[in-house]
Amino acid sequence: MPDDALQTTEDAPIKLGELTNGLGFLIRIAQVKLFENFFEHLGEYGLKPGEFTVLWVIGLNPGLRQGTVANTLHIKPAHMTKLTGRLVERGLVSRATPADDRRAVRLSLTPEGQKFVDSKKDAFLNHNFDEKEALSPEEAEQLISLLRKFTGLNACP
Amino acid sequence: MPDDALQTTEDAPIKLGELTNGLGFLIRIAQVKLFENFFEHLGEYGLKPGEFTVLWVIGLNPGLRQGTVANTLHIKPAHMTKLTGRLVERGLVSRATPADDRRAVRLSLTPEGQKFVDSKKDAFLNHNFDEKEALSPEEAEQLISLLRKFTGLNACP
DNA sequence: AGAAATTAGTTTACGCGGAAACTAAATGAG
DNA sequence: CTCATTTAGTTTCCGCGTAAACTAATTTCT
Repeated sequence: MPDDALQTTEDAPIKLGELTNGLGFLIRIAQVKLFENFFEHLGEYGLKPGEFTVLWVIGLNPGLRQGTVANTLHIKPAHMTKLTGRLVERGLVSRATPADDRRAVRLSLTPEGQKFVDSKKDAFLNHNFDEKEALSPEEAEQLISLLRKFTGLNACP
Repeated sequence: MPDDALQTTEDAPIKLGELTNGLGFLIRIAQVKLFENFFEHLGEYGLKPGEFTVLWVIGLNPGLRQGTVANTLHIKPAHMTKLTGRLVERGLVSRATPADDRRAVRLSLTPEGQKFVDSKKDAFLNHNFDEKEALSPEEAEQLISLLRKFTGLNACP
């Protein structure tokens, strides 16, 4: 009999103490929840959150340099190389070496990439809203606002 | 000349669009910030956030089963085995196989482990407060409260 | 101009965390 | 009691993300 409530092991009331006030801990748990939700809803498209985000940013800033994307999204250069490679292989992104600085790599969406972003945009950007079950719309707005302040993402055009 | 402001690549104003409203994105950025801060302040002790958390929970619930810790902290069993192994190797945790169920593993802090938790407790649990530069104390409290609600961690003894 | 230093990105090697397969112990059906 | 099933952890294997070393292009210094 398949039981989806995996109440494994014992049931003693675990004490977490002040841990539940730890921002780091809470963020990690929230992260896990969002990750699960992402794959449940958007996993079918075969892209991971970071890949989708990169696609989105390239779409908004065509010809952006790879390193700039990496800095902006806090992705390490080494990882960025691989991530870009995956998107190129899927035919969603194209690389270009500009003549004025031949070390650089500039990224753009291919027509397919653009089409993909256009069609999946809403599912991607609004997928969080499904997730805020536990929060009222106002609370959700507040949470986002506080996080934006915490991360220093208020000064953005 | 060492320059700590790594304003690499170009300086065009990158558009992020609705991304800055994305809970998933914000959580990730916050995660990165907290991670950096953790290692900056607590890295010297040679423990990672998850390890410290496990130590803390075992300290509060001596003799807890390994699987219960894993479930509670959303750590996968396979990983839990390795993580516990590391803590045992460092002499902070001891494993015990109870007679009533010899498949289980029960965890406790060694005296050293207890001493470690006692002495580092404040640095660990309050290290977030250094981090809330951008937020007023009230905002920080609010953020934590909202996250606790979002993650469903209100019903905890 | 030519050597030294910086900068952009890639390659290599490695540790962490996870899925799947596996071992061992406890429970259940006949 | 014996065989099948379930449960607790472990082991194996793999991909992701990172640090460190490396290549190539650009800039700076003299």
